[in-house]
Amino acid sequence: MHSAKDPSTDIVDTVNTDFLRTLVGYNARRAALSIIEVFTECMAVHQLKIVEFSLLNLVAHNPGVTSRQVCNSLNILAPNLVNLVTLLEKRGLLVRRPHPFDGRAMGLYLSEEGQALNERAEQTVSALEIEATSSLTAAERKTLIRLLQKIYD
Amino acid sequence: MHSAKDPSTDIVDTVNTDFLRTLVGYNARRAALSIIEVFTECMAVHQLKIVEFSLLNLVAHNPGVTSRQVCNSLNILAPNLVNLVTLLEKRGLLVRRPHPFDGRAMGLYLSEEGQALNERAEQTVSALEIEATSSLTAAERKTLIRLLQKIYD
DNA sequence: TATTGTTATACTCTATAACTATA
DNA sequence: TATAGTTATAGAGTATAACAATA
Repeated sequence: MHSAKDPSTDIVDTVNTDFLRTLVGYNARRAALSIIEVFTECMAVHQLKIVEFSLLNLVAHNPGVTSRQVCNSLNILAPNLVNLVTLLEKRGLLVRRPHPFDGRAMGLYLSEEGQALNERAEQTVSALEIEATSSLTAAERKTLIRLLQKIYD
Repeated sequence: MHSAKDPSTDIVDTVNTDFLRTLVGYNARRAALSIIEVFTECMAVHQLKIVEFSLLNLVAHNPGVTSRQVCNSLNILAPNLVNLVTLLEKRGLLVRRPHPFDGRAMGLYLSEEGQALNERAEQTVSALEIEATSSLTAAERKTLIRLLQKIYD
């Protein structure tokens, strides 16, 4: 290995990334980006960004969920959620309704179109999940998810 | 479950994220963000962003590596690498030197200070790696990394 | 003609401060 | 006094197009 004071020149044949590859964070990020790339394309068919699908899906399974609860669940900051909700509402997929007894809060609900879209998107996502992780066996996929959840739960 | 045409109001006690949690991409992203948060703090001690550490570390282990090779290895776009390299060069950590026989390319090298900083940062990172994944056994960590690499390799 | 590095720039994502109305 | 939702805005990260020098 040469220092800067030793002005020789080297040619790197294949790049060595051994150290970075010993890090869970590095590998998790690389894997996430790899999968997200595939998901982004396929969600575009439904005209949904990934975060929009997450929101749609969360509301589908939690009718009446508040913005604050969505923010906590998806790790989104409140100001950044507003436009997402507004956009889905304008598309007629989602509605805001006053919370039953907390005058500050709004409950989120899907319209029938929203529910229909979510069901279609869920099917796409489930199929895609298998494809995007086709290098894993079913058992490996299960193990991987369990270990990842141990980290962030 | 209520539709938008059925204007009732619901209260969500605990948010159900079961569907999203069946997805490798969702879990990988959540885990990556969780770890990156810890790493960002600890790298700040060395005044390094995570991507800057990745660059420093890659050059440390691959003296003479070209910008293009770095871009391919770290999945960075060329225009976005330029400022990173320039910044580390201004800090006296890294130097650009002409490629031995390709007049277009520049080889990247670390100065002695750059090497020293990388060694200190590697120690921090290695210690941090254990801490950030303390919920995993050594065997689980090894399995997790192997499975993640199967996805993006 | 294709590639490396670069510049300029646009777009998206994320983060912060401050406001309102309600609790 | 604190919280939910909102607005405006700033900052970071990521992307595309075009150029000069070299292959």
